[in-house]
Amino acid sequence: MASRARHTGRREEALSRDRIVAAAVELLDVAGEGGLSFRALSAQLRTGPGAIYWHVANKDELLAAATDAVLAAALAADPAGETPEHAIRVVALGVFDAIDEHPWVGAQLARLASQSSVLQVFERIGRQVQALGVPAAGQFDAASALLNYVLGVAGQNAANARSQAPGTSRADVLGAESALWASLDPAAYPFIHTVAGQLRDHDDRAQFLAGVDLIVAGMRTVR
Amino acid sequence: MASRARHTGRREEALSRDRIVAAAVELLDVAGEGGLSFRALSAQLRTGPGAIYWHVANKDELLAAATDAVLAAALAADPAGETPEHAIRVVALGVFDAIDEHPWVGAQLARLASQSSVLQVFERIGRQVQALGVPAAGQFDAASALLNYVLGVAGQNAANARSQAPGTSRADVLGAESALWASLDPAAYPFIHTVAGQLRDHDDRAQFLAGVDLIVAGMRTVR
DNA sequence: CCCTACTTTGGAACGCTGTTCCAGTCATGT
DNA sequence: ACATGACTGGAACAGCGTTCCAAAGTAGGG
Repeated sequence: MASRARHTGRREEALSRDRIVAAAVELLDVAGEGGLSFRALSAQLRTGPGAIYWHVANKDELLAAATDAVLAAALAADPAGETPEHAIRVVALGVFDAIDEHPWVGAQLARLASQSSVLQVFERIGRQVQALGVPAAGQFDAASALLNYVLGVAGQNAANARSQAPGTSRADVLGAESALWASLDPAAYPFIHTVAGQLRDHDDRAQFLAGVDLIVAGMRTVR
Repeated sequence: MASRARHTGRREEALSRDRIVAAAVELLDVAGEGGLSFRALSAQLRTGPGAIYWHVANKDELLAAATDAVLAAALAADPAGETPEHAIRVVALGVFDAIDEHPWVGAQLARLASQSSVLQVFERIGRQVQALGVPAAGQFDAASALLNYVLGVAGQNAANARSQAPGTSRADVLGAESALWASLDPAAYPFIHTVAGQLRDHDDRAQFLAGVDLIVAGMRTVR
């Protein structure tokens, strides 16, 4: 009785799935995708690797849970007022910004289909596709197209974040890649040669939004 | 002189970067993404792990080379006649079919940006975006949007292939997922609930193409 | 109050990985 | 024929995900 009054759990800091997932998110944020290991995690939680397996089946499940935790928080707000175009932008930017803050989420989204939080995103997109007036027969394809675009950007953002060495700045990376594009043979790569300059100064978020708008514009042609 | 006449290389079957990459592709095709290890690879090449490192810097480079090899073969043909819309479909389907045949390529594309073969795809898309009449200021965004869509589908296809247990058929997987969607609360997931049926019978390739067409339709609105 | 049944812990151990190291082999230019 | 540099391949290292299991902790019944 006395012991029950002291704590709901069993110990001062009882292990729990939520605590493990939170620690995993923190570890991933600090140390990057490769920073999450059961040893590092158990060290941070001051326990052994074996204890974690009592609450989590394996690393894939842990990564999925961490991704869901971040994405669920990002999707918590659902204003949904305004036009369908605006609502689509809101949900897309919610995902984009979450990935921008936690690049490992992008990598995870690109490799794990049909995660529960992705379903949530798909649902939100789909509703707005309906609101846009896309005929029923084309709604599934249209919503899938937009979702795949978002997931594609997610994966590429994660890849860019990964390739960026800790010291280098975004401007350095972009400048180097832009210089590489500019140095390509204009005869073999005419297009890339012409857009090399735009690469240097472009804004990822604005470009992402431009892509969303482009796809939405495509949807409006089929309604 | 005589020995040079016998072989260009040094041994009956000299190790070379090309031979290593070819063996890696074969291993990935047979055993999947997780099947490629330096030990398995060296066993297949009848050598030791150390020898491989003389020709290849590390596993990332090997995977990149394997991906480039497959994609380069898929993009070898460049008819390019016809309309821009058609040319875009050809290159997009080329990537899609290559991934369909080698699912690990999809995973690789989703996680490694600015690989040389991806540049090739980007160039081809970009040229057709220009041919479509998209204004110069929007060409970079438009081509990036389409590329990101293609890469997004690539990643999801790879994820689906990965989650599919060796025994189960595509119909089983789709049926199970469709049933899951149908079982969701219609109040919380109205859209997903309505498209659950379409999921069961949809064709990945056709849906991919519908997405491409949707994005191209969007591009035509801005020219 | 203690004993028993059950949950939960955490450290050791297993098999695997990518990678490094290096003694030895081979083909060649002198 | 020999010396040199390219190339090989097996051993070894640190780290990984995962499993196992003896111990510790907690709760309920006699």
